Amino acid sequence: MNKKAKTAISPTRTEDYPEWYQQVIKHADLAETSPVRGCMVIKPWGYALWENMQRGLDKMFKETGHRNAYFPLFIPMSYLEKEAEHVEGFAKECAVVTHHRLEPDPETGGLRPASPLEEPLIVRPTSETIIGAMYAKWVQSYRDLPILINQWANVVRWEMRTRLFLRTAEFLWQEGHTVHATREEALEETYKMLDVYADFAENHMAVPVIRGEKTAGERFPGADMTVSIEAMMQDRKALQAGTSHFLGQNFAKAQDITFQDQNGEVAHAWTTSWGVSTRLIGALIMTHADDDGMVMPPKIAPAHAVILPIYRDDEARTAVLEYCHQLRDQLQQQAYAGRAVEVEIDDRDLRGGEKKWHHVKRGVPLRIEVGPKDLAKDAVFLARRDTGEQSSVPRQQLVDQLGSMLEQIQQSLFDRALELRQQHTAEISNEADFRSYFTPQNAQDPEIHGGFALSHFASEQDVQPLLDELKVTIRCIPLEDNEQPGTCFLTGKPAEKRAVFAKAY
RNA sequence: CGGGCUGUAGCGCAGCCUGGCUAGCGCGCUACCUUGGGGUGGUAGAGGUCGUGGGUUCAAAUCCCGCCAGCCCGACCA
Repeated sequence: MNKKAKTAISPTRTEDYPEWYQQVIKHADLAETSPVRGCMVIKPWGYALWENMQRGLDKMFKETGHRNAYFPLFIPMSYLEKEAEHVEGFAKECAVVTHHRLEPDPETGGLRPASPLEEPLIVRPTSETIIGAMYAKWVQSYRDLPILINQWANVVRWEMRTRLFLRTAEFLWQEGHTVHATREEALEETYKMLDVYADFAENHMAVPVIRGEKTAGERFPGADMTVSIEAMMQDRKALQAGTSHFLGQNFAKAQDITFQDQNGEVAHAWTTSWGVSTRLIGALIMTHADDDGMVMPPKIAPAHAVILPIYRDDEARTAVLEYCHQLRDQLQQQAYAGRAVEVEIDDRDLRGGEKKWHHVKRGVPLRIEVGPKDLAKDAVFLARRDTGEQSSVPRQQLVDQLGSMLEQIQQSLFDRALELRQQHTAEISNEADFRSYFTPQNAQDPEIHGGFALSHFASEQDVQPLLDELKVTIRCIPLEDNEQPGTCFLTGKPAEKRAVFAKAY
């Protein structure tokens, strides 16, 4: 390398945002593409992040009364056919299993499928149908309700165009599936789980989100109502980070989920489903990472801090390493956000600079450098990943203030992301403004446009042609701060609510 | 599924148009030296059925045909 790059990641966000995203994932060692089309390998550092997300969410699911269970990966093809809209929504992207054996192929010398299945199986793209089939058996009486079950699983959707974490053919997620006796209770569940997602995104991931309802065109296939959380990425595009669906009685009717109520009458149950996926990791990257790589919010970071021992000779090495291990033990006795602080020591035989950048790019919140000079002062050299601030800090002070420092980082990441969203959100009330808002100011850099537009609209059909033209979508109709009626920005027709319009992933 | 492009070392590429010695370069990797609060510099080295099958030719990474795979642009999407 002849010249030292100014940033660890090249290109930078402003130079080429999509490429920057790929490079961050690569340099942070989160995941990589696999030989299997559209499927990713999640590497240990990325998977540890996912495990922390799982842990946080799972706790919240349990606290709201849910239990985990597991249902089959394969779904008989006929199950998918039961709910008309559901078929239409997923049929185009299903992986289908048609055989159950391989045999030698004399023509190619390789293998070929043999023994066709009587009924093809699909690899679950989502589990409403298989879980519903079980629920139909489990639900007899109002006393069996509600059923509140979640499953952690992988699903497959054969997408045309894939991007690591954001859209992969196979992805990891959780899907909650609940059954209720009344419409009101199912609706309450739908909103409750949306709140859980919003809480998790904002308070654990430091990703500010807008909670809102999807329009009919953007709804989950087969749902009566879909609500979602939407986040703004640093290129000002929107990312749907989680969805919760009120399925009404659609699936109950299609799958015969019925029960006898207290009056002895048979009624169809009301169901919900809700999910978040490894896409959250994409949201995390595009919210917090910078031109030097990943930035992990402390609450879900696989390690809170990394200690880098610095020494020249064996004598110093012994002393420095011992000091580092003691420091780690001391730090790990601290707790942050209900979890013991996790500290890594990187004593690999590599040059200091190389190690430093490795951890910068991985996004470890705190970097602690310890060399002979520090030993002499009983202090460490401390650097914050989010701000880049660095200074010498007495050891005891670091130990005492570790928790509050991590909290500061967590909070400042959230504040920074919220500020970006607020700066790039505008209330727009006429077509001309709307058009210019979504037209890139710089033709060479089409990623940069206005951001989120808050606009009244009366009818999805009316605005759709314009949205198609500008490649803008209706993200959601926000649930909060949305009481003022107005007129549609395009047609002038009266409209009750504003919607968030944005370009989206 | 339509339109465009690309398959040469682990990664990124040059060579192909105009066929010709042992197929090159950068990064990475290995060893040794050097350096040491910052991604150092040097020396030596390992590593390739040129995607695949056929054809043309004295001779094919290079020309021709088929096939396969991947990427990009559309339609589709957590």
